[in-house]
Amino acid sequence: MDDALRSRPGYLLRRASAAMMADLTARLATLGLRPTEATVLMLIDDHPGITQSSIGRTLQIKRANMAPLAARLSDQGWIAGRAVDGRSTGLYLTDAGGVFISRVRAEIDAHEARIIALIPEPHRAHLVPALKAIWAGAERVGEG
Amino acid sequence: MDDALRSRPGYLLRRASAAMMADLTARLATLGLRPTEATVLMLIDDHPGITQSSIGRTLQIKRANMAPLAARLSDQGWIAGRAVDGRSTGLYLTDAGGVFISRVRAEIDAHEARIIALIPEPHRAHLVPALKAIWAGAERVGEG
DNA sequence: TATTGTTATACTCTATAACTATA
DNA sequence: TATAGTTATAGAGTATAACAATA
Repeated sequence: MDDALRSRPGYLLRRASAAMMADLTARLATLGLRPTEATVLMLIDDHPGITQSSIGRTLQIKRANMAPLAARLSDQGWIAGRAVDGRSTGLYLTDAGGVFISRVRAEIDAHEARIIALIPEPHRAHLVPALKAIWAGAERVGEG
Repeated sequence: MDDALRSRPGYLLRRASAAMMADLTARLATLGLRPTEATVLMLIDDHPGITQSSIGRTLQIKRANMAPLAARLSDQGWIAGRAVDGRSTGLYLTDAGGVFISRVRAEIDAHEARIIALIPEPHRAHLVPALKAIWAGAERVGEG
């Protein structure tokens, strides 16, 4: 209905992101995970022993919100912690989590592949560099 | 820190969108508006007499959420309604709203221009078509 | 002093359900 | 029977403040 909106990059960014988040949320719901939880699991898999604070800095999640998120993954049996020192806890996948993560990665890979497939070939290679530049530019101004 | 994440289109889409939303939110806060309210104002300006339901369908906002949103814009004095029939109300900008909208458009135009400027020139022309394709593809599966 | 983890809390966005009135 | 508008409510996501324990 509204061509003015449908060609604005900002609005399109919002809508495309929301649409893809809905796709990812639906896929991960079959595994009992939310998108952020799945991303955290993958990060722990890639960086065994990482702390809550470090995850939060990497994924831009506040410490206060990491606590219940990690607790939920722990309750589900996918992660466990071992004390690094008196105040930090290194997080690791449990044995069950190590098996589970491959299903998580499969869902996310399918999701990412779908995004790529939706883009007409001439534009395909340009999306990632364009989005990286937008994100990087915002970081530069917004947070230093 | 995490290169695996930083080259995934899905994750980048999320982060780029969140970063740009933060930029837009900050700009519009100076006018006392939230992003959705500004978009609704522009839509009413482009389509005088449009109803709440029609706005909701265009912008993918639920009827239940349109009611307080329209009430807030009305309380601020930017819009007013005239009955179309017994159940529908056409929305229009007030005189004050008609003056105000140019400031809203200026903020949004600056925001959109900033996004474009952040993208390196070789990739610039590809973002809008790529995002359109992603959004359209999602619509086809998710709701069509 | 700064950092880690935690709890409590609040605000926004988005969603469903249920209702009234009207077409 | 379907649509427009409204209210109440609930779930996520994200934010700050304050605290204890530790570096």
